[in-house]
Amino acid sequence: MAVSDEQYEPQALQAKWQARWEELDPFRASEDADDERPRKYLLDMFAYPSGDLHMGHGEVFALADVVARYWFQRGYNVLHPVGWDSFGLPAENAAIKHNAHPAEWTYSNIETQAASFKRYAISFDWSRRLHTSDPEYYRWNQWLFNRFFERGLAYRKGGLVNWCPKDQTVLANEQVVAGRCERCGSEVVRRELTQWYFKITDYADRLLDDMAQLEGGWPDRVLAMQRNWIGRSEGADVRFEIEGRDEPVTVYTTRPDTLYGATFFVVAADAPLAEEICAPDRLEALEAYRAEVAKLSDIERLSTDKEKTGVFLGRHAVNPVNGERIPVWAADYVLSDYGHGAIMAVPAHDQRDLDFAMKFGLPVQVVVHTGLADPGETGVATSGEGKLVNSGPLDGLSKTEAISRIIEVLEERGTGAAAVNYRLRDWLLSRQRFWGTPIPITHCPDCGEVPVPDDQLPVTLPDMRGEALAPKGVSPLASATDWVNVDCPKCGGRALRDTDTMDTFVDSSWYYLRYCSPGLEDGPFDVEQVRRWGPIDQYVGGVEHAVLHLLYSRFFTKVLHDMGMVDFTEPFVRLLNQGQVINQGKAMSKSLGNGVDLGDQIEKFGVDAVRLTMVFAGPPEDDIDWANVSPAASQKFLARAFRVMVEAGAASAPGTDAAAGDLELRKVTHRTIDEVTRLVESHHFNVAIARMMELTSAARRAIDSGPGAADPAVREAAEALAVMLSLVAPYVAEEGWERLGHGPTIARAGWPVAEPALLVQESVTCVVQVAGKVRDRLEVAPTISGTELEGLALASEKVRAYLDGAPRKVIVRAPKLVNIVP
RNA sequence: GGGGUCGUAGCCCAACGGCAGGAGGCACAGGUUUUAGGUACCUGACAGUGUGGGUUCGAAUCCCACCGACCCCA
Repeated sequence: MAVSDEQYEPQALQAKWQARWEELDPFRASEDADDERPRKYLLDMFAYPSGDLHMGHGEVFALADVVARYWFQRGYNVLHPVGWDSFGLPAENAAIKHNAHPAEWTYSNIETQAASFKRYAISFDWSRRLHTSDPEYYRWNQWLFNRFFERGLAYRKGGLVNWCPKDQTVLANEQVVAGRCERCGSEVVRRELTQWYFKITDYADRLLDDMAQLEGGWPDRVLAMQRNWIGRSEGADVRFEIEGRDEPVTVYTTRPDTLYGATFFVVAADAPLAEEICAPDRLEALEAYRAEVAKLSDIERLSTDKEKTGVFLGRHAVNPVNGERIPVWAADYVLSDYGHGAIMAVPAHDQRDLDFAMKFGLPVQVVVHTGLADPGETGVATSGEGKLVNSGPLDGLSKTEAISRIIEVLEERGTGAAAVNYRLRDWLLSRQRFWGTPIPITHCPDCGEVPVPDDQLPVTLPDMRGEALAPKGVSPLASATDWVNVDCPKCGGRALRDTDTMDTFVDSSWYYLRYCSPGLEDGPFDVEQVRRWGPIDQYVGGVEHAVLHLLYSRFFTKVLHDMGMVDFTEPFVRLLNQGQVINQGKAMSKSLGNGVDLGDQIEKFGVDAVRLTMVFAGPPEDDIDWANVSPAASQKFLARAFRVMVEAGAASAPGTDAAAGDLELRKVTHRTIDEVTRLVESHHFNVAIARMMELTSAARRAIDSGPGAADPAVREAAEALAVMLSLVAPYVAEEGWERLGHGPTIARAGWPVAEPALLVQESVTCVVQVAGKVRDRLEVAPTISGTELEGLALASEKVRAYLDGAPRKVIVRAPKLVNIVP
């Protein structure tokens, strides 16, 4: 046994090679238009600088790096940039706590993470590094805001908004998860405020339709989530006259076919419409009810289990098709921002309406005959298909027929029309916090909202620190008097700056474009460079952004497309969502005390072993339970592979003719290359590593009990192994590559190519089944004909034992299988 | 309630509709080396694919129902 004296010492290799790589800088993307190499743009969702890198980062970046390094090896001109999503609340909170400036915390964390990324050996092009909190970056947020403003896509309006009481700022709908702040978990309350919005709803249909481009490239569940979030539904707007009120009220319904079954009318209690409609003698009751509703959290209001509440408004609405008078109620189960904030209630066929009707003794009128028991008696609404009944001209029609018929009727009479409704709301982008991009608007008493002219951008943040940043319900910027008071860019008169900052999701909506020309001073990005690099070939990041960043970024891309600045309409061709790193079945958390520190793991096992563990643990989209994986085992494997490389390197010289080597090992090597290539491209990284393990074992056997370390096939195997392994374990691969007699860097060694002749097997095992059960195995040539194989199978003694005479049918799948049906 | 993803050895996981003599790994047991432990090398045992139907010559794989887990929307 030729065990090497060489020990695998990961820390020593890291120290040695990190310094060398820094000099070699092998991962620079070439901007050269004459560079003929095909391009790949690979991107990992950039990091938020909250302290050092954690286990989650360790996973995403290790996975994305496999893909990036693979394309480098394949000789592509690869763009794999790095940056930081460096605006945001935690910096501000830290600044308040330590009486510091948010930039101090932010940039110090960025330096820590940058050093960790370098140690972690991610193949970044460091020359393109960006930080969204740099004025050179956020200036272009403001420039883009101005473009959106010009196009009517950025606007200010008053209305009920989501307010996080802990963070003291408003939130976008997407940032409210089940009634709680997506960031801090506090229960969100509703407040009436005037805020800035991006008109993402104008793009609802395109956001939906363009998903066709993403089918196959994005995980289905993310597409489903976005579809759900946009929530397009088709139905009708129906106008109801309200007795004692001049203006009719329009409701949106997805079930206009059930219009004859509307037995009451409900207005969202918190909508202004409620008091407009309310009869004078019922106002007091409405106010009392509203006070009660205000006490409830959104979580309570949204609960389906909650008993229905409401108050009669003393008015009646008139059903436009049958003239029936139906009472108007206010209730909290109708949301003020769904449709028009009012609904027609059809208790027979909608469970919520039925619950309400039962509670308040309102009539239930069945209009769809489903064959199920009367909802008025069972308390179970029937929402299924059936023939219409009690519905005048609709009687006997199916649901679909009735919907088109009733829409015709409504349109003829001018009391309604077909309508489309979306769940998607406009993107609320203003925030009452400091550490973000100032909104470049000046409020002038005479001119109104005046954008800061492009040539005066950026509007930089004033120098504020510590206590001055404490949340107080309005933006801290409001107290920076010198900063706030400015001359109106239009009339020169006294005016005030807008004091809100932008949602940090604005920063991340277009950062991928900035990477194409990160230093550009006369625009957000170089249109020509983006045309060459874009769109992103492979994006890697967490599924938590399914309806946040990913939706916003798609929206921005479409707007920029309409502005003629990008020639594609979808930013991310393929998306990979990695799972979470958990521990003992649970998310890591301080309170559970089950946290695992990435730095500690690297100290113990080395970068390569940690990266290998992340990639080998299972399919990339599955969670990794750190309690179920073994970085120690990864380290052992790397040591095994290292010894093979060292021993092969010591026994033969580079350039040896592999053709003279051991054929069996050569076949294993080439089969492995072939499979690993396919497995990496299809993102089956864990299986690719299993194949590398097999190759390592085969090489080991060849050295110990086969042709020996000096055999050219051993060198061939070791070299292929080094390059394939370099995607995951760059340090050990680089050292092995050097021991094999090659100069640095292995990162550009070139991907091995499988020789087709060595993939051909001399014989294959053909399974012979009788009635689906394996009864014999035959060694046959891979090129055997179907007829010949059938003859061999039928001639088999083992097979004949199961046959009484002529088979009914023989299925032949040469050369691997014959199935005989007796 | 609606939609989605997923159930394979003690555990993590493989398997174009075609051999589960499981690919790989962890843990376990044994052997060789070793003063011993560890390392290294070799060997072994362990499941029949959540349940029930269907399609098919053939189903872990496709379809339906149910059970269970997770995610999204109500």
